Amino acid sequence: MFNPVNAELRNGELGQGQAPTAVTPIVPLNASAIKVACSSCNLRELCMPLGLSHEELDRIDGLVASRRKVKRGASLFRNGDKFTNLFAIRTGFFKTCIASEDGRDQVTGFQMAGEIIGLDGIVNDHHTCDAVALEDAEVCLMPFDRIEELSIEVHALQRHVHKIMSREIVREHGVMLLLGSMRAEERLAAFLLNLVQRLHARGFSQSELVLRMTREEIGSYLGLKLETVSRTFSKFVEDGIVEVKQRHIRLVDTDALKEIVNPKVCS
Amino acid sequence: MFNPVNAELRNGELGQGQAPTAVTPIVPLNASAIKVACSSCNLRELCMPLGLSHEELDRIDGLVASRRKVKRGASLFRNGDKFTNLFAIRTGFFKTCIASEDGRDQVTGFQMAGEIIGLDGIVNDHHTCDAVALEDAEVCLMPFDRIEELSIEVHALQRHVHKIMSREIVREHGVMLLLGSMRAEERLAAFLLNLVQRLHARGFSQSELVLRMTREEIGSYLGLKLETVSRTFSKFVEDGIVEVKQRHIRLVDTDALKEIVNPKVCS
DNA sequence: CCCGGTGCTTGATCTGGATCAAATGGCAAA
DNA sequence: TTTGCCATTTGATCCAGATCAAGCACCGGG
Repeated sequence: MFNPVNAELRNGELGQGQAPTAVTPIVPLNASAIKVACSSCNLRELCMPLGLSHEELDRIDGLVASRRKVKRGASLFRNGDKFTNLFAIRTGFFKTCIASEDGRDQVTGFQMAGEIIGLDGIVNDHHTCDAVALEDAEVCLMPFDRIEELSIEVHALQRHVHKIMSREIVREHGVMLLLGSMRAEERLAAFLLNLVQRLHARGFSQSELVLRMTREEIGSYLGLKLETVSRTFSKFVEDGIVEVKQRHIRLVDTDALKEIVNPKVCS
Repeated sequence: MFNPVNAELRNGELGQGQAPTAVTPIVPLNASAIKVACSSCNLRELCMPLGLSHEELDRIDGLVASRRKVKRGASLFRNGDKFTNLFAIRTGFFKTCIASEDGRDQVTGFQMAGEIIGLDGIVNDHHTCDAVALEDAEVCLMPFDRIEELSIEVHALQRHVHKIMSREIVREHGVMLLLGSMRAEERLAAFLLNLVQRLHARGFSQSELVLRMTREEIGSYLGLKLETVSRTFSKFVEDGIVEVKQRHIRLVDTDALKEIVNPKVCS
């Protein structure tokens, strides 16, 4: 039986000493601003543009107005809330979801440390989805008007904001492909591969992960019922592709998962 | 039998004299730039920010480098193409679609006059989907680096670009809800209502439209097979909700369509 | 320690939409 | 006009995943 090692790691945090390997110039600490300084944050490579000059870094440090803790199960923002901030996740794990007027509910994404949420609020100055913490979390508040002001001076920041939004659009295209044309096994395989890839970029294992969400939330995201998610996990276990113990997952045969998502044509 | 009147109208163009009713300041024409001047374009309220000063309008006129005609069935850009421009649709009708490595194909959206396409290309400097004209079309090319430069000077443009991208993100949330949790009838009803609403904003009828795409393309967008799309149209016709003659559609009972998308709770 | 609740698994059955198949109709090219 | 090609409709059948139902495992609180 699969006995998860090291399962105490919280996905939302960076693994020890395995920060992404970008070349980071050593920057003099601004002692007075250490509390919320992006320049001294180990997630900076994920949230912020790379290759900033010292001067630009100093300016960027003015971006984060404050931080906020969000308890597991609490909302960071809700549909209808006034939009003023983008949020950079420091620790923890979120889901975003929308609800139609009748009670239907759709999870539109899961977000982890270093990712930015709140982009949905820009267009109409209020949010159109809920962001709910799936574990105790902390976020950086970045007032959007300050982002827009700073973008005028720091060109790399403007570029970065555009890329983040474009990335979200492309990600959603991928979800549309998944929801529109994949079968249950393909959806779950794609989901697991995506999660583990993002976790690995944060210094975690390539083959082990702890799900922060319920089967029902996975199902909502993937357009499946929770029973189908559960059955599909069971099938993967039978086939020796993954090991499952509660929410601890180990990918035993990553290639098989990739093959499920993207069947190769036999030559 | 439903006999479409006025069917010669092309959806991609604005209807006569029914431009959106925003208050538009009268602006002196810049005669030398009339060929590609946004300031004299009747789609400006759709593509560009409102409430620009004369000076800002002059600058905006420098945004559109040139125009390009795209024949029906031809691609404006394809997956893998280098990204340099955003495109504003002047006339015509497009679909965007992505393909997975195995042949699967997913239509991610349909775009009409006044809408902006190409946002997917920003994040990786190359496009990740195909944009195909569903009828002869003309687009304005807006070099993205010029957009970024101008955004620094014209604050309203920066804001506008952010809103356009956010709007696309929110739109895709809606598609995810549709694909993830709606039944075939709900999907088709939502699709028709969305199309007719966008056409109406361009001065067309609230109840009549001409589909520019095949049943198969509708199906791909909605995550259904073309036979299901056809059957669902037939069911709507039987129920007296719409009239269908080829690609000419008349919405006979819009409220019924809304009711299908969003069932009211009976009191 | 027990207890209650929530999340998960598994089985049995049902069904909406997919698939396979065939016929029809409109349109463009010859 | 005829011919051939698509796009579309419609019918018959099938099946992946939904639904309904029961039981189990874990976890937090008393």
